[in-house]
Amino acid sequence: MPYNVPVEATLDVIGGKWKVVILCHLDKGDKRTSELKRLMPDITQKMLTQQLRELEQDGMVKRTSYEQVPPKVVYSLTPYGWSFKPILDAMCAWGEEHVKQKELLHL
Amino acid sequence: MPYNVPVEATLDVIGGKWKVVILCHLDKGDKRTSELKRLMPDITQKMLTQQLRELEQDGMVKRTSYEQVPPKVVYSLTPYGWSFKPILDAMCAWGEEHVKQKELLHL
DNA sequence: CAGGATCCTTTATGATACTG
DNA sequence: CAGTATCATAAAGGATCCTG
Repeated sequence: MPYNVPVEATLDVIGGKWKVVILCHLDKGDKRTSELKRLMPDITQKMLTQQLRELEQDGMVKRTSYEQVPPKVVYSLTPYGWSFKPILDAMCAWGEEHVKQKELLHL
Repeated sequence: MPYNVPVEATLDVIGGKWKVVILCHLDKGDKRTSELKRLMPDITQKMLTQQLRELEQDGMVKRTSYEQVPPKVVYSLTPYGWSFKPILDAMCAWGEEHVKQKELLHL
């Protein structure tokens, strides 16, 4: 079904509990699976893979597998993913402000 | 539980299928409940109210009720909600581009 | 007109065990 | 190390009926 407003297309891509967080980590540098796992202690292996696959399908993330044992897989942003970086930065900055506001209210 | 990254605070506020869409409509002008319903044909009454309540609790949206019969309720962005507008605009713009990209691929 | 309350279905996410 | 498969659960969303 078509979108009523274009922003819904954006939401489709970044919807999901972890996608934006993943993108935030990747925009600071490529990451191996295990690094992402360490950066996101609360994510399960399953969800990490799943969200990465969906980001890959949406052209945001590139998966590079090095054929070796033990396996090594590196995830990075695609140019298309990089086009989202201004929004990521804005969301991060806004989140920091939001946290500060909340802390003030609870004093 | 605390956030691992501040952007999670942002996600908490705009998470939910309709919140960003609602904010996008409100940033173009205050809206009555029935107007929002018309702008979002696929949302149910319950979800509309629910998402608005949560946005209200997060300080993003203000609800103004005019005591009259039949009832009239107007929703508007708070100053705090307005602080989110740059992100909304960016998300909208990115969504439009994303839709164009997809259309190109399907030709 | 706006929205509360209830019940129900669908998705999303999580826990766990297993594999090359 | 990275990932799949299965099962289970929680959370989100939807349908419907009712009210001032």
